[in-house]
Amino acid sequence: MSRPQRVPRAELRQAILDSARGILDREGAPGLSARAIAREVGYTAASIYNVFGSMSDILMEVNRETFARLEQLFDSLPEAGTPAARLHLICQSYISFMRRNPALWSALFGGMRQRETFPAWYGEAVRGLMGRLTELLREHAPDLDGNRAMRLTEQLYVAVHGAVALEVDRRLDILTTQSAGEIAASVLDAMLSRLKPKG
Amino acid sequence: MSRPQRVPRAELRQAILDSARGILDREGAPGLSARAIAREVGYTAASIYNVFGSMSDILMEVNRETFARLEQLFDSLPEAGTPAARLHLICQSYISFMRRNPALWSALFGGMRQRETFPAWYGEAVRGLMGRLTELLREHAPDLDGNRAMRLTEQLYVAVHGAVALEVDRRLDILTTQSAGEIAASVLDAMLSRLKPKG
DNA sequence: GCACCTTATTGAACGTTGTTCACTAACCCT
DNA sequence: AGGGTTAGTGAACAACGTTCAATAAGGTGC
Repeated sequence: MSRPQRVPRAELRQAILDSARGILDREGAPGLSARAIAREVGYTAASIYNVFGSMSDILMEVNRETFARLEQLFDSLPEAGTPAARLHLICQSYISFMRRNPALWSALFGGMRQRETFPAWYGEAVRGLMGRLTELLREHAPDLDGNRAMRLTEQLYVAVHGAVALEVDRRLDILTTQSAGEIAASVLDAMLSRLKPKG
Repeated sequence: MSRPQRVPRAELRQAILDSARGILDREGAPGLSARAIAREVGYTAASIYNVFGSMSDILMEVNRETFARLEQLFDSLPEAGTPAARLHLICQSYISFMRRNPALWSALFGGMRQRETFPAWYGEAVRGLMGRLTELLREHAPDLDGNRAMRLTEQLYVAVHGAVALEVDRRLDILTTQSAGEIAASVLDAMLSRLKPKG
């Protein structure tokens, strides 16, 4: 193997992450391997381990980027309309993003097998996403207790997670003819209708 | 390797499945391998392939048994109480079963990586489980259209799936301090309250 | 009871995977 | 130019699912 040019560490690091994301996009999780990444960035598999401690670490960094993209996505949504409508829009955007990037999503939550502990920023990232939903929920029902709004948000997120998890793995159609989007919309409606009777 | 006694095919087949289920129980999905099963049943890995076409086929048969156990579980529940109470009970039993058998559950829905098509009986098994819920839903709200009841059931199942999927992989606590049971109960309540206002 | 045939079982192999490690080549600094 | 530090490599390990030619055992026909 001809040795590649020496390159700043940070650059190689990013090249590895870009390659990993690309492979996930193109071939899905099963195609992602240390050797595959190495081939793409022009190094050998062992070199990957000079930059990252493990394959799982690479996935985690990809996930960090995915969370950032999701936050961007949420923030780029139009701020017009009723809070309920905006909640629906966020849910559909989330689902649509995951549909477009199934492997990225699998990495997010189905990632590495039973990993002992998740990094702290993981929870913060999800809470960051959910915070936007909680805000809208309280806007929709102003007299809603903050803690209860958070719990409702979490329930919504978990329910949507179920739909996306099944759809991404092409298992949703075993259960139902409904799409993840339809399911999410219905669950959200059920929750909202309870807060504001006859909204 | 000393050759084992010749044994009726069906017996070996069942021994393999029992061993597979046992390994899943004891060591979880990562411990399940052709060689591990072979070691337990006193054969070599190659022999497993005289009985089953692939590891995935073995998992599928384990799943068939798991579905059967779930149906039994549902049918063994007391038939007393309001339909709403019985719906809650079924959900909690489902969750509790999955909590006790996390690896069996992972095999059910997280099983083998992107399997092209699922066997036909898979959908039937899930529909069988959901049918019991749909019945109760219609009992709870007698003037509920059959098709709509089915769609609601599917939404409920998917939402509960989300909670269990996260909890089984120890990821639920990243999102929330609520348990899968609490989330399922809340979602179910939200659905029910919509059907029978002030029920 | 012996030979034959069929079937079950095996060991070894292939190609993968993540990961480690001693070695070496490239760069930086004096 | 020479020495030291770092980065990259090839080869190896243990595991995985899976395949296959060779072999041992069982049942059958004579």
